[in-house]
Amino acid sequence: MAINKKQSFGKKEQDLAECAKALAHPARIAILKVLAQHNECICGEIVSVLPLAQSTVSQHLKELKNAGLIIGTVDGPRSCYCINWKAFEKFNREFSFLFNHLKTEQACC
Amino acid sequence: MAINKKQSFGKKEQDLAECAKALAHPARIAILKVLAQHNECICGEIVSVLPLAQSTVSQHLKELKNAGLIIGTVDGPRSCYCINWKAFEKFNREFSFLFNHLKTEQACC
DNA sequence: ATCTTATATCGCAAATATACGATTAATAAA
DNA sequence: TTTATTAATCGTATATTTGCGATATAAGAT
Repeated sequence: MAINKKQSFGKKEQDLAECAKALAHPARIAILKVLAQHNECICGEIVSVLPLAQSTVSQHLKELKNAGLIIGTVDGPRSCYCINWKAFEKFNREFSFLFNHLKTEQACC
Repeated sequence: MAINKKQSFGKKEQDLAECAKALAHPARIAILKVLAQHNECICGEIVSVLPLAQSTVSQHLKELKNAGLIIGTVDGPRSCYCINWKAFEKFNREFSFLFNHLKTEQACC
């Protein structure tokens, strides 16, 4: 893999892929599910619910945060995460926009 | 990474993550975009449009096909791909379902 | 000041993904 | 039958992800 080929695609494609990558692990889906159901900040609870070590969960949280899908704030000795709904809506919008062309009738297959 | 931890999550989480993984590369987003715009089967055209070798494109097509997002049929010496809109709609549905809880008001962050 | 609790980060090992050239397979064209 | 053409697969190198234990950090409790 000589060079990073990802750079040679459009920004929209890259952003969408980036976002999808953050969703591309069941642990991260599970984290988002927990956050969505609570709709308020939790932290160690996620660790206790998932079948993963604390350090691994922390890493997954970091990835979701880097992708902008969740927001994290520090609250004393503990951290507080919640879903960034705006980012999700944006993802949905971009995603639909990209594929909502001509999907009326199938010409083949 | 001792064991495959992905197995220890629910089927829905796994399926969603699997689908997201297929979307987690700009090349595959670009392929889907081309297919969506044409709405008819093309094949070598994809290779000529993307900045990647033929074998690499073929690999990406295979992944999209395995994830069920596209359908491929053989047509003589050439292959013919198109988007599986049903799979996309299912993905959208599952995705929304998972996160459309309580997103009315934000309690934190 | 020391201890406890909650999280993040580091370093490493194993697993996967990405990319390509070379080769194969399968059909059409000569 | 030989020769192109099109696309899939194989082998391989490199990059990235996943996961954990150990350690660091930061604040509250004693």
